[in-house]
Parts: sequence; structure tokens; C-alpha cells
Amino acid sequence: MSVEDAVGRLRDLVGLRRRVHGTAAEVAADALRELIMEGGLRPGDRVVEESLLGPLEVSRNTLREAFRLLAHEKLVEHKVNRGVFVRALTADDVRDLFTVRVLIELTALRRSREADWTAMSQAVAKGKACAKAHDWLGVGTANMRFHKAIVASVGSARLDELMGQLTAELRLGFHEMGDPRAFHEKYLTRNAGIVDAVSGGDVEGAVGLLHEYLDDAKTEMLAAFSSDR
Amino acid sequence: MSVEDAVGRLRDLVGLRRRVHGTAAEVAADALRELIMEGGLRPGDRVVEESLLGPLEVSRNTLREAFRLLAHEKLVEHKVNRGVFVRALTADDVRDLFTVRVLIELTALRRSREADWTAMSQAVAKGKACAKAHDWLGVGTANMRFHKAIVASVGSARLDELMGQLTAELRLGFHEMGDPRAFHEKYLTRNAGIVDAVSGGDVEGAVGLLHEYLDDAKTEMLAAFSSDR
DNA sequence: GGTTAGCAGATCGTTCAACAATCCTACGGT
DNA sequence: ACCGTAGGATTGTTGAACGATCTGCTAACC
Repeated sequence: MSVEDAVGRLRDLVGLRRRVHGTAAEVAADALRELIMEGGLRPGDRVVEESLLGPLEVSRNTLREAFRLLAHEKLVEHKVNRGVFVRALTADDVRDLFTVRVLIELTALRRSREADWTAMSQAVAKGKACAKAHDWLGVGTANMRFHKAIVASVGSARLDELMGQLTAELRLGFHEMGDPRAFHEKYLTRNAGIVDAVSGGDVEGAVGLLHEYLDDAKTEMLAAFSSDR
Repeated sequence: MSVEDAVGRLRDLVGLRRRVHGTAAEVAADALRELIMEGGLRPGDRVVEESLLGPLEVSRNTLREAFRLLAHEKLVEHKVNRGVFVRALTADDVRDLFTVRVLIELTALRRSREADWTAMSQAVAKGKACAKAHDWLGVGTANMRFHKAIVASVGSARLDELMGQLTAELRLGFHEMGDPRAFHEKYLTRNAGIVDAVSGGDVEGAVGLLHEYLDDAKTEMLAAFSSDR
């Protein structure tokens, strides 16, 4: 996406939400977050304050508040006196991300009940629909939703928030990887397998599958990240 | 602590760090955070912008950036057009906090190794020293450090950050409870028992002790929170 | 030739003053 | 007692200004 396209997209996003959501800073942050998630701003890109003042239709102070919001979500990095950069994951980040996922998701899956399994299988269905439409980023999003559904089994607001944070960071990594189809598609059937196992009563079998899943995904992402840094 | 005392304390905190730490907003946030932790601002208190402009020696915009920082740490609550309030935990918050702690700490303790045990026992020693000096809030801080040490066993930056967040929120709750000695002192020996068990090779015994510990602490805090709301 | 000092230019950090938007309270009508 | 409405207080947002800091370039120096 060119810089001009990104500016135009921002205008749309801002206009859409200006009076629906809360403060101007939140609206601006929402627009920027969406733009980053869509890939309009790529990891490592520098985001100059002045260049966004016009498109977002906010003042500099407000824009800086928006940056603070995104910085705390770890979507951008705020370097003092040097500006704001779209976050670029390191290999260490990827390792850490998966360490936390393993710890949380395995325990959560053990606690899951029937209502959780339906939420999980709905996410799988959504992913299959996206695959049929060749929407590979959609498949990735559906996969994330599947894992969020696992964590939701615990029923903790803070854990849900943490998982949202982790998936947002992982999505940043997706943009830096090559063929999205090759990366996302194969995990669809593995998700389905996990649902089958756990709803069939084989909880520990499902946990094992999930653990293998996470290890494989981690290895695959690490391969993409360790090669070029 | 009177309002005048709080203002004076803020001046000290600001002067101390003005040129040590980074931006003015961070310095202001640090000072406010410390003031809240010390109990100078109590949960539920409203924090009026104008009243802090002088003591903190920052402009309104910078102060508002500091508020954003604290809001993301969940130490204060930002209500649009109504101001900033020191966070007051609800019973649901306490339940959620302990749900997350149980999930994370039990798993972390299972993964702990000898180096982690020494860190844990150091925290216990620190707590005993505070108890001897009748510094009961210090005992509470040492207890939190003990649990942070458990989580640190995993070696995940994000998990450490999460645990820091959780302990900060819990400390907010401490201020709303009655006798700090009655609440903190008895957990000291239980922490020591956990260290003994795990370093003695009885990992699952230690995990059991930790689980009981967390359940008891949760019950005790809930009793204080459900009574008056 | 390579290294370092210093000089712009660009960008960020912070302040200030002003105005608009919103909320709270107290007053008065019913 | 209830309700709507002014008025004051506080927050939300803006725009311009100035100092501080980084970056890259030039030029002097070894």
C-alpha cells in the first residue's frame, strides 16, 4: 500500500468513527491500529507526527496521546526524541510470545467445557469459510479467534485481555512472513483435530496436539525471523 | 495523609527524579504512582488536573500524558469528561486477579529451579526483616516479591510484566483493607514453607501449599470487599 | 584516507493560552 | 417530592511557540 493510499484509508476510518467512539485520541488510535493490522504501515516503518496530523484531523497533542495508547499495546515503539516506529518483532519476542501461549493455552484447554468447544468449532468453521474464499489473512484471523476461544474457557477478563495483546503482536509478525497461505492454511485442520479430541473426551490428547501445534508454529515463525536479523 | 502533605511529597518525588529518568510525563507518572502506592491517594479519590499542575511542575498536556500511563497500568481510571480517579477494586476484580495468579503461579512453581528458589527465599528473608522492624507494608511488598520470583522461573518478559501489573493492582486492594499486620504477617511463614517444600524435592506438595495460600488470601480479601459494596 | 568536531535542518518534548464540550449542582417551577 | 434548566466547574482539544535532541553533512585535523 502506498503512502497516499494509507492517507486516504485513514480519512475513511476517522470519518467512520468520529462520533461513534469516545475521545479523539481513541478514534485516532483505532484508525492507526486498523491501518497497522491491515498492513498499511509495515513493521519498522517510522511514523512521523506531522504526516498524520492532516489525515487524522487531530492536533499534535491528541495524536501524541494516540501514540501513547498504541505504544502501551506494543503495536508501536516510542523512542524518545526519535519518533514512533511500527513495532518489529525480534526472534526473542517470538520465543517469549509462544512461551506465554503454551503456559496459558494448555491450562485453559484442560478447563474447557462444552460451551467453549462450540465457540472453538465456530472459529474453525469461520476459518474454513475464509479458506474457501482464498482469504488467507482471514484464515489467520480465524485461527487467532480459535485460540482466544480456548483462553476464554478460563473466564478471566484479564487473561482475555492478555490473549488479545498476544494475538495483536503475533499479527504484526504475520505481516513480516512470506506466503500467508502456506503459513495459515495447514493449521486449520489441526485446530479441527483439537476440537474433535477435546469434545470427544480425550482432553490430554487434545492438550498434546495443541502443544505440538504451538511448537511447530513457533519454529516456523522463528525460521522467518532468525534468517534476516 | 492530608492534601497538603501529599502535595509536599509530590514536590520531593519530582525533584528527586526530574533529570534521572526520561520524559517529564514519565517522571510525573512515577511520582503519582509512588504516591498512590504509599497511600497518599486512596482508592476512589478523584484526582483533579489543576491540583497537580503546581506540585508536579508540568503543563496540563504533560500531566494528561502521565494520567494515560497510569490508566494503562490500571492504577487510575479515566472517565471521559469526568476526570481521573484512583482505581478502586471490586470483588469481581479480586476474583479475577486470583484466578490469573493461580493459573500462572502454579505452573511457574513447577518449572522453578535452584536459582529461582534462592530468589524466593531471599524475598522471604526480606519479609522477615520487615516484620522484625514492624514494617507491615514492607512485609506485603516482600510477599509480592516472593510471588514475582515464582513467576520469574518461567523466564518470560511478558509474564513478568503481567505479574508486575497484577501485584500493583493487588496493592491497591491492600490499602482498602484493615489491619495490615493481621493480613500480611501470617503469610510469611507459609511462603517459607513453600520454599522448603520445593527445594526439598516435593514439588507437588509445594504446589498444593501455594494453591491453598492463594485460595485463603483470596477469601480474606473478598471478605473485606464484599462487605461494603 | 580515515576520523572526529561542529554546524545546520528536521523532528520531538513541553509549555501556554484559549475555546468548545460536557458534567454537576443548585435553583425554581409544577 | 419531582423535573427541567441555568450557571459554574472541569475536562477535551486546538494551535502556536520555543527549547532540546537527533541525524547527516561538511570541514578541519591527524
